[in-house]
Amino acid sequence: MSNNEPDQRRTIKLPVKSPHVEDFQPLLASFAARDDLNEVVKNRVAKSCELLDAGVPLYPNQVEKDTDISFLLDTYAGFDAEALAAVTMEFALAGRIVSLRSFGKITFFHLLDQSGKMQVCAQRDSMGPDAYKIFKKFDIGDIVAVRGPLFFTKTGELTVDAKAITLVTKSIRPLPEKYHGLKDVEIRYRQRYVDLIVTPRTREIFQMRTAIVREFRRFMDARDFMEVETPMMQPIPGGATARPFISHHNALDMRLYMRIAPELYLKRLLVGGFERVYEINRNFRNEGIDTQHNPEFTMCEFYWAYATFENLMDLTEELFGKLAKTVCGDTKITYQGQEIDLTPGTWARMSFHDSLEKVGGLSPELYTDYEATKAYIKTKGEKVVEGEKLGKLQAKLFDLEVEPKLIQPHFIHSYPTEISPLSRRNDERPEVTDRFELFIAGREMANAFSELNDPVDQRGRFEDQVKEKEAGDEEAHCMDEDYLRALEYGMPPAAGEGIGIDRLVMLLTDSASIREVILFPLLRPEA
RNA sequence: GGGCCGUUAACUCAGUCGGUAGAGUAUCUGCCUUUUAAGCAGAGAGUCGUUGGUUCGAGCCCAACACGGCCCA
Repeated sequence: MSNNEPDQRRTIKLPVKSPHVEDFQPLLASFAARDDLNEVVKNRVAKSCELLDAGVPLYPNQVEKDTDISFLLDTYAGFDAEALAAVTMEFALAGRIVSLRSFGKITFFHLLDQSGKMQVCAQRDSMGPDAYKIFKKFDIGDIVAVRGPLFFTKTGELTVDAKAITLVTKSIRPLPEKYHGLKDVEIRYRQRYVDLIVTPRTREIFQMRTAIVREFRRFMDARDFMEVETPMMQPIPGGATARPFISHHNALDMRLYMRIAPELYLKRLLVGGFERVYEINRNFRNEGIDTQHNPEFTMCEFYWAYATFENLMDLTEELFGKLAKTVCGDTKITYQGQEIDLTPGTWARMSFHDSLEKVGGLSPELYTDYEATKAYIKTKGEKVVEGEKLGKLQAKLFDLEVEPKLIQPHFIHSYPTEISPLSRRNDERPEVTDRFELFIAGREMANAFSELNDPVDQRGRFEDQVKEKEAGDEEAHCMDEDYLRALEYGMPPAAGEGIGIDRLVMLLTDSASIREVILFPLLRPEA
């Protein structure tokens, strides 16, 4: 009990005399401890004290709110002045003050609620001098409730003539600058709440994201797909080639992995007799972070019994067309300055080998020759791991020379069997699978295939993967005996697909970075 | 993992050749009842990311580190 620092008990002074100053000392001390205490904060706390002195609660519970701003704008903005004057009824709205223009006895401000932004006019003679005096202590950032009738200002803006303004929530921290807004992307991601307040485009992107997911569900539901939830913590991570996050269950003293894909569980449901299932949920992959990868990301995977990968191509075109139409209003969209036509029925379909040749400009003599392919990849600065099979090298060739060029929608199908351990072999050409990946804007948007339901073939593929894992490929699949047991009971022929929701949202919102479409992207801890 | 760029007031940004830290917004004071990036007059506000180094003297030059961005792997 020594070394008490006397400075910590020192009172932080405020530009106000009030018995409430004492109440705010812990708050002020926490600001000071974070080196965050500035003049604006002190002024706002001082105003808080003055409001309390006047008997105004800072965080009241009951709020009168009977309408949304968008409703008022949609309904009345088109009225002429005479018609509006006949609307004498008062409306009660609530939201955040996002701008203030004061002229002394009259003040204009904009109120932001979830639905939109609207001007309010606070006049001393309309509210009464006492209420107006209290109102003058409110700041940009405060949440208030407003009641009053509507009118048009001289410039024709639909405005609420406030009869009463009630403080709902006092804001202690200042918002970013009104004109330039919040530009610092680090703060935008770390303090997304601030970004959402001050950046209309951010609000719009996440509203669009919600609309996309909602429409996606509607689309699947309308086709009798059943939404299910399967484990996100799995004893054996499977269904994709990726490194997992590792966790531990204490009571069972058991290692668990955050799932890298739901695939193997969803296919167990096909065995169980559910013929059309889908899941929209998070996957976790322990990999690097860049403009297209976040460690946790959202996928929709769906499985359709008695269908083939060709049915999925049609379904996918229809789905994307529908989503673009719903969210962007058109099946032709612009992504990062490029026109992209998502109109169903127009998408290119090309085999993997053809794409190497026709899009990548690579000769079959090259990409079917192991040494030549390896040498080519090395000249491009890509690493080649010893013992990698030709299929894997071809996939690297594809990534280098083909993928970036696939701007318009392309289904690339017939992937090498070696790199498709869960896909059904093609009946005529067993060295390739009935699989496609969808590329738009130079990026993989979906991965789909007719499912491998032969337990003997699947066991062999797993064994090959295990060999690769033992040879050092950390992304290779694990053996999953329970999954094989399920296949041994019999899984109907089926087609399954995974669509990356984040990338889809990026495409439809014209976002360059995945962090723009994830509310709270993973960042290193603040310094 | 590598390269390049950034980090200065709450926010957006200047900061010349190394010589006592600047603007706009926001805040505070005064005036102002139709503004909307309101206006006018005045005031206050800074650990120049961190730690070292060079120097008589560092926001600026050098090194390391932290966080972020872009590109490459």
